[in-house]
Amino acid sequence: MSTPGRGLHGRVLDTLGPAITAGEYPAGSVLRTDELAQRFEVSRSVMREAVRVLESMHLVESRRRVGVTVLAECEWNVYDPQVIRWRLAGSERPRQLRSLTVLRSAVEPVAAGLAARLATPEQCAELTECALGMVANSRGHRLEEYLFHDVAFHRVILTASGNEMFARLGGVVAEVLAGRTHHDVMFEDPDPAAVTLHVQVAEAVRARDAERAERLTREITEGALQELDILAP
Amino acid sequence: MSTPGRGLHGRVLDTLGPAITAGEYPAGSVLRTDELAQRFEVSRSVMREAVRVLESMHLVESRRRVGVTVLAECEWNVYDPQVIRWRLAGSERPRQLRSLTVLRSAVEPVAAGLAARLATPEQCAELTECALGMVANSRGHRLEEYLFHDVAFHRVILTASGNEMFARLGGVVAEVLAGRTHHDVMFEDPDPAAVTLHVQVAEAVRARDAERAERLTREITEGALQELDILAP
DNA sequence: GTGACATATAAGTCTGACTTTTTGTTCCCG
DNA sequence: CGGGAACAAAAAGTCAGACTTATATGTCAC
Repeated sequence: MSTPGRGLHGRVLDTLGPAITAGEYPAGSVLRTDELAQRFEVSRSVMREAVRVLESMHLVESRRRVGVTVLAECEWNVYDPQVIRWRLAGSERPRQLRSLTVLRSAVEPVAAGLAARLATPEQCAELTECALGMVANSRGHRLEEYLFHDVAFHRVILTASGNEMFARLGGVVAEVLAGRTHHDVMFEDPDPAAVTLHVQVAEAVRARDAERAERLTREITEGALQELDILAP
Repeated sequence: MSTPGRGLHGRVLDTLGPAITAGEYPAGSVLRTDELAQRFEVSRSVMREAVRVLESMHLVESRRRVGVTVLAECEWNVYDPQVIRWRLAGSERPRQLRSLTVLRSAVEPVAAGLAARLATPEQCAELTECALGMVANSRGHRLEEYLFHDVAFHRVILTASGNEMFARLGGVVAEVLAGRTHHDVMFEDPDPAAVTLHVQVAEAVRARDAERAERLTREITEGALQELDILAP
C-alpha cells in the first residue's frame, strides 16, 4: 500500500521497520550501521538515511562509539502512519487494533459533534450518500463495497470536524475498518443496527444536531469496542 | 528543549523544519538538495539525511529530476512531536494550540474513564499527590510549581488509561499547558474551580468511578476550550 | 579506590565520480 | 499541422574511500 520502493533506503526500511516494531530486537539492542549496510547490501550512505528515518520515528537512537540502539516501545512515535502500518502487519496487530479502536472511541464522537456544527452542505450530501451506499451494500456479502462507503463515511466526519488532527486520523480509521473486514471475522453481513446508526448520524449532522450526532457516533464506536471484547460501560 | 544539536543534519532541521511548517515555502515549492547543502554549508550527504527526515514527516517529497517538493499542509504528520513543536514555536502557534486543545477534549475524558478502571494503587496515590500539589500552589503566583503538578497530573491520567496512544499524548499536553502558562494570558492564579475539579477527578479514579471521572475531566477540558474561545455546547 | 590519561571504536562528515529516472524538447513522419 | 519516438539535460540516487570526532572503556599512577 501507499509507497512501495521509494529508493533503496525505503527497501531497507520495509524490512527493518517491521522487524523492530515486531519486537525482534529487544529495547536496548545495539546495531551497527556498517554491519546493517553489509547485511542489506547497500552503501553506508543509504543505510545512514534509513537509520535517520528510524531515528525520527524514535524507534532507534544513534550514538557515537556505541551504535544504533533500539528504543523502548514507550518511546516510539505510535502516531506515525508508517509505524502503525508496520505494527498492523506484524504480530502486534491485535494490540495495535485495540489501541486504535479505543482512540477512535474517544475521537470520533467529538468529531461528529463538531461536524454537525461545521459541515458544509456538500459534506452533508456526501455523508448521506455514504450512508445510503452502506445501506445498499449491507446485504448479500457485498463486503468490499460496504467497506468502501464505511471508510468514506468516517473520513467525511473527521474532515468535516474542521480539526486537522482529527482529519489526519482518516487514514488510520480506514486501516482499522479494512483490517476488520479482511483479516478478522467478518464473514457475515454487517450488523443492521450499525448501518442504521450511520444513517442516523448523517441525519443528525444534516439537522445540525451536535449532541445527537455525538451520542449516535458514540454508540457506533462502542459497538466497535465490543467487537474486540474491550470492556465498556 | 529535548534534543538540541544531535549532529549536523539536526541543525539543518532546526532551521528548515520551522521554516516549512511556518509556511515560508508554499505547498508545491521546489527546493534542490545541492542548493540547500550550499545554503546551510553542509555536505550533500548531510543534506540528504535531513531531507529524508522531512520526507518521513511528509513535509516534503523528493522526486528525481524534479527536486524536493514541499507538500500541502494536509499531508503533514501533524502528530509528530517534532512537527508539533515547530508549529508551536512559529506563527501557526494559535491554530496549533486550538487543534491540540480540541484533541485533548476528546481524549482526556475517555482516558480518565479508563484510568478509573485500570489505575494501579501507586498511580492513584501519584494522582492525589499531584492534585494536592496543585492545591498547595494555586495561590500566590506560584505558577511554575502549579504547572509542574498540573502536567504530572494529566500525564498520570493518560498513562494510567493503559492505552499507549493516549499515553503518548502526555508530552503534547505538557506543551499545551506550558504554553498557556508561559506565553498566553495567565498572570492571575489558576481558576479555583479547575483546581477543585482535578481533586475530584483524583477522588473519582481512586473510587473506581469511571463515569464520574470521565464527566469531571470533560468539565476540565471544556474549560480549556472556553479559554481559547472555542465554541462549546 | 580514585582520578587522569591513553586508546580503540563506531558514528559522523566530506568529496568526487558514476548511475538512473524523469521531463521536456526536438525532430521526423503521417 | 499534429502526434509520437528519439534524444538530451537535470536532478536525485548510489557508491566507495578517506578522514574527523566523540566517547566508552581500560590502564596506570597516586
